[in-house]
Amino acid sequence: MGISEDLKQRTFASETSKSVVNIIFTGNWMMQQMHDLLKPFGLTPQQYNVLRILRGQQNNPMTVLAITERMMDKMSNASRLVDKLLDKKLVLRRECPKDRRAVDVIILPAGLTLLAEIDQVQKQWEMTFGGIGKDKMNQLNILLDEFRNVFSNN
Amino acid sequence: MGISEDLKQRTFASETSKSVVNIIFTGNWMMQQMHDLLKPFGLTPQQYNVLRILRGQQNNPMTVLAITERMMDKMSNASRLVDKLLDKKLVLRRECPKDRRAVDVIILPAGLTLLAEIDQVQKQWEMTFGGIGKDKMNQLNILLDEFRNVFSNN
DNA sequence: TTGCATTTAATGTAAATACATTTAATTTTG
DNA sequence: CAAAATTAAATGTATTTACATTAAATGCAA
Repeated sequence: MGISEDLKQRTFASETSKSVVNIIFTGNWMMQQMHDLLKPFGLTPQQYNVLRILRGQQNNPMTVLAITERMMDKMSNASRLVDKLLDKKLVLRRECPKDRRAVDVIILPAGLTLLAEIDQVQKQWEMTFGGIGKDKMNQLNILLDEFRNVFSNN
Repeated sequence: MGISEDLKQRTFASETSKSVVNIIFTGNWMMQQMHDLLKPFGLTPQQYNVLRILRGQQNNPMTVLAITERMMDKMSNASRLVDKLLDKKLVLRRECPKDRRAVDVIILPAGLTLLAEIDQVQKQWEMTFGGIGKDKMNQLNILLDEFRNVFSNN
C-alpha cells in the first residue's frame, strides 16, 4: 500500500505534492501509533515528549522555554503540559533561582519509573521498523532534513 | 540543520528513534507551513483537504464517509468540517437519494474559485521544494510508504 | 415481515490547541 | 537610577479534537 491507495487518490499533481501529502499523512499516522501505544499509560504523545526531554537532560532542571525548544510540536503550550504532568505527580515545578521569571521543571522518580515502563513497549514497537535497515533510516532522515532546509530561515 | 539541531538533541537511542521523531517533526512542520499558507484564505488545512477531495471527484457528490476515507487526518470529524465549509458557503449538503442515512456533499462554484486562488500560492510554495528533484521525492515516498507498511494491518 | 445487527452521520462533552493578552521579572537605555 | 523594552510563563477564550453516544436508515436472518 502506497500513499495513493491509503488516500484512494489515483494521481497527484506532481511528485512534490505527493511527497508533501505523504509527509503529513505519515506524520499523523506515526503520531496515532504513539498515541495508541501511550494510552494504557495515561500519557498523551506531547506529555511523553516533555517527560523524555526532562530525562534527557540528566535530571537537571529545565525551564519551560528550554523544554519548548526541544518539543516535536512547538505549538503545544509547554506551560499547560507541565501542569498536566504536575497533576500526575510526575514532575516538580519551582521558581528558578537565577531568574525569577523562569520556572524550573524537574522529573520526579515516579516520572522516571513510568518512562522506564514505557521504554519496554516503545522499544518493542520500534523494533517493528528494524527490518527497514539502518541505511534506509539514514537516507530517510537526510531527505526529511532536506525538505525542511529548503527554507533556510526557521 | 538536521533534526538533531532542530530539537537540540545531541544523540538518539537509535537510527530508528531518530527516524520516528523526524517523521513526526517534519509532518508537524509541513502542516504548519500549510497552515500559514492557508491563513489568508480563512481555511484550516483540514478544511482545505476536504475541499480538494471534493474537487478531485470531478464535482460528483461524495458522502461524508467517502470524504473521511480520503482525508490525510482521519481523526478529524468530517461531519463538522463540512459544517464549517457550509457556513462559508463553499459546499452544498443534501440527503443522498440512494441511502437516506448518508449525506451527499458537493463543492460549490465559490469553493472552486477559492481553490483556484489558493492553487497559485500553493504551487509557488511547492516550487520551493523543486530543487530537491523528482528522484529524491520518489525515494522519500517509497521510504515513507515502507514505514507504514511495516504493519500489514491498517 | 419482524426483530436485531449494522451502517451513516450528527451531536454532547471533556480535553487540548491556537492565539492574544496579562503579569511579573529582568535588561537596556537615556 | 528611572523608564521603557524585552523576556518568561501563565491565563482567558474561542475553536478544534477525541471519544462516546445517539438517531435514523438499511440489511439480514429467523
